[in-house]
Amino acid sequence: MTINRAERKALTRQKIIDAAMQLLAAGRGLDSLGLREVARQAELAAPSLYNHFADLDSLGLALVDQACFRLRAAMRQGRREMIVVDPSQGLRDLAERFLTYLWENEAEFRLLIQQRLGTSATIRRRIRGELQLLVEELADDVRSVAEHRGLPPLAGLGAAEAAVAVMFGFGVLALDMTPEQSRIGLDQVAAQLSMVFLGARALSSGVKLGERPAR
Amino acid sequence: MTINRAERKALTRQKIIDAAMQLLAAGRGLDSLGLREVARQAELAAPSLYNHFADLDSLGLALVDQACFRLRAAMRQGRREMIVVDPSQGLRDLAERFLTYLWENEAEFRLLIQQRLGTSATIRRRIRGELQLLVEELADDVRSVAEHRGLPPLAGLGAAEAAVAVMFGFGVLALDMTPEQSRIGLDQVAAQLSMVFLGARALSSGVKLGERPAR
DNA sequence: TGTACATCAGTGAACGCGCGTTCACTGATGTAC
DNA sequence: TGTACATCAGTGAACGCGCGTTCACTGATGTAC
Repeated sequence: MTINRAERKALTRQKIIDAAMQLLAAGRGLDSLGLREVARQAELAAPSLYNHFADLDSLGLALVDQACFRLRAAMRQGRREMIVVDPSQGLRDLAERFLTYLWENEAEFRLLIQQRLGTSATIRRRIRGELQLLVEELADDVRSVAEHRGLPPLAGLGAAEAAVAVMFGFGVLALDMTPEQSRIGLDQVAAQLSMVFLGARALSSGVKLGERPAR
Repeated sequence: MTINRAERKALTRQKIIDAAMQLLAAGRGLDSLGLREVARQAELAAPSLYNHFADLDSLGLALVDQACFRLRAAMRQGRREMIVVDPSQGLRDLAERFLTYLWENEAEFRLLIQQRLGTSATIRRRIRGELQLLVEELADDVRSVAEHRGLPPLAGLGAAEAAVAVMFGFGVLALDMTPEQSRIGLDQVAAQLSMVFLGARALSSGVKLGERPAR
């Protein structure tokens, strides 16, 4: 295992990113991270960071990039595992997977949610784009499940958008929950996801809100 | 208009809060606000702030309190105006009202959303509680509309929670939208709210996700 | 393979700066008589 | 009403501190011959 200069540099770069992420995991916000603080955590001299990042904003962007990458990777992985026996069970699985991701990547999720409204327009756009992809991929899944079961199509994109909003809203609360609280929350969020997709189908079928339900 | 010392002090206090809010409106995050910076904006000497707030955290809490107060006030006001001719129109009104609030209180909304995941557990709890109240009030409205129209009851609390998540999710995106984009978004979010409540009713009626729709 | 030179990640010292906080002080407002 | 004293919001100066950044330097790694 001999490593050359470029590889060593890449390792150091990752060490810096990891150090910053550790600080975020400790509850710090991206905006209040200091260069020297990150350097200290990474066990490097402060000026060394300039060999890897032009400034703190670049480091911030790198952190966000990593967080985006991992979120989508987790969801993609989840999608591969999704063998839909029963759609409502599928939604429960989805929520469960999301909760697992959340527990394992708390700091990154918080980073994404916070920076979605952060100072840097670049970062905001990056996150927004990434979440939009998430929504579209979920919409694809929904569409293909509907086809597979011979169900009529529905307004998948809007439903997926609502579903992601519901999940993320739950995620934000879940970060402050005990494990048992979040298990209870899981049932609730699964029910809410069902509402969204049931409602999307009803809406596509022309059911109006004011009418008495058909059954 | 003679004002005594206590009143003058209250005015200064508000001047400080306003100054801080202006900085937030300029895109700054609460975590990166500085005491001297706020003092400068408020046209006060830095030490003066100590006469009103023990530290920056206290000021932060005051800001969050004000934001919570205004959000609920806006929604309460909206609820009073809600004369439901047609439920789906009612939901559109709700979304529209929310968008109006958003435009007029951008900085406060951003503050609430960001600090919902912020460093201070006190602030997080405060915001969570406030949003929970919002959800419950919406659930009450939904319940009373259902009763009034002779519709069967539905899982109102879960639906309201999902609805608020959808609205806030939209709100976060709307902050970066042009007026016309957000008008388009308004239709989408209204549709998504309909999905949620339609789905809640279907769910209460025992409809399952995998089944073919009843009509 | 050995040698001479180039590259460049990482360092320690130093810089100027704005920060949060303290302190003694000012002077307008309020209170007691 | 007038006077003497108390209160206290706001101030300017000063403190020590950690910040981001620059710079010349080191020494291990890579390259050319």
